[in-house]
Amino acid sequence: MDAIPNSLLAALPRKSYQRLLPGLSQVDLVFGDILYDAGDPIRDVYFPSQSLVSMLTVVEGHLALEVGLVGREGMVGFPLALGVDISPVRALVQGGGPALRMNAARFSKELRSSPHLQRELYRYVHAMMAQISQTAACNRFHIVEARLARWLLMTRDRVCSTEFRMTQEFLSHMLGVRRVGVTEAASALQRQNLIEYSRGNIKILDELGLEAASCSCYEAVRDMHDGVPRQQAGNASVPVPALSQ
Amino acid sequence: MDAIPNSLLAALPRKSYQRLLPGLSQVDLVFGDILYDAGDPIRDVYFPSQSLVSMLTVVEGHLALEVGLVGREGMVGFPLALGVDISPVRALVQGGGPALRMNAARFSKELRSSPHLQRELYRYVHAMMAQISQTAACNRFHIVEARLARWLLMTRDRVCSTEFRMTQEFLSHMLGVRRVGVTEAASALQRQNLIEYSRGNIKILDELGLEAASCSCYEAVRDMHDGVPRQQAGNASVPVPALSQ
DNA sequence: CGGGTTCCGTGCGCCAGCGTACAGAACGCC
DNA sequence: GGCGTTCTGTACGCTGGCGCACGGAACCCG
Repeated sequence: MDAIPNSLLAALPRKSYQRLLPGLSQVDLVFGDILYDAGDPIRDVYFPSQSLVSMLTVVEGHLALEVGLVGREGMVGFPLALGVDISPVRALVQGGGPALRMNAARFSKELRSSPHLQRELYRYVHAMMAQISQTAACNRFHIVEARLARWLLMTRDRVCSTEFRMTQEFLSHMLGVRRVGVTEAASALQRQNLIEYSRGNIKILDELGLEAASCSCYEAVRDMHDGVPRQQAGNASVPVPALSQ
Repeated sequence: MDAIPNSLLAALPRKSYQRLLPGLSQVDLVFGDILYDAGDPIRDVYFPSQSLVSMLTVVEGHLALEVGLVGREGMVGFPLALGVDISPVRALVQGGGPALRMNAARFSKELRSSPHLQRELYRYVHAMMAQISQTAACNRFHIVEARLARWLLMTRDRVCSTEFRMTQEFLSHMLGVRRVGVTEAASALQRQNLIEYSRGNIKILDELGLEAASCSCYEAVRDMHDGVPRQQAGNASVPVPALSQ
């Protein structure tokens, strides 16, 4: 096992990684499975390699809504890194495939004894917060077509492929809209020759075009995960907030 | 200084708190000030006591949108706790008043040497994530009237008062809607005798009624901060996700 | 007391997305 | 080849919120 298939793990020093290895087991996540629902205890953490997991907020009387997406760049179960063992969201396998799994208790133990792991995870948690914040605004302001485009691009980044299986029904749950809404948005994108799809097979034809059709939130979120701050400061002269007293 | 005015600090063991004290200075946050904007470095952290700070996601071409609210129960600048010193969101003083401030460098140092502080902060960060996730769904699914009601209640909880100053213009920025939208929602609530307002003075008349008018997100978020999981598990028999391999 | 400023209310046309219902198209399988 | 199932496309009335514009009301201040 030379090429470490998960970026979080890959970013660890070789020694820290070696120590984790015995606790990790290879599993195959199955499309549609719920790793845990909102309110459930987190029994295991997962480091996806070729798989994809959605974090969904469940609101009574409505469709679920995706607030975050975890792929090879992250970990499912990050509340554990914050000392919380109950998940506030649903974790749904959205693209089946291999992942590395570790028991929750063991993970907590390893975390305590590995500053490197802590460091990586905290940065990741921060990126997730930023992603969720951005998604919140995106859901509020942008039309379905742009959000769909963004979603397809984010998925592409995480599975490293321009083709994947995904019905419109399923997509509607991710975006929190009607299935028909997805149909309309998807046909619009197809008419522009940006994507192609049929019966659950989606293929991205024109990646740059799709980026143009997506909202700015896509780049914003991507840059976060790259560690690049969204709006960089060449200005050392940031205005100091006026504070009396 | 016997009564510690901030819950995060109050939850620390006496000794840990004593060690922080010399680094804390009392400041008065001024309504409308931006403590830092999206992309700015975090120079200081703030523990509000009677003040209130909004975290806003800024999306180009749109109004800002509030994703989180920090009052006496929390801290402004939590990315620092995760080892990130750039804020992904705007921090806007939304209710002027006293807060305790600490220099960023000093805070990071204190954090490293205080497991208790770490523990409290991580739990708080988790609660914030849950709050943001819930807000994301709320913004997507619920009508302005309910969201306004929720917002008033959350503010009440954080300033511990049923009366505060807040123009509709300002509220519209929090909720990410037109000012007129706020007018309509607010008059509706007033017609039901739940609130009373005039020229920036808002008074909650009927707290229970307002809770009824708000969406379920209010209770969901409140319970998170109380540390009570939203959907409790008397069920030890949580279905184990089916994992092949 | 008169004039500017801030804050709130109303009206109107417009549109994205909703809920619902139904029809066609592609596939799997016996 | 025929049948059920799954997936996708179209249609229609409805509504919450938008953008804009203007009128009025309360307050401040010289």
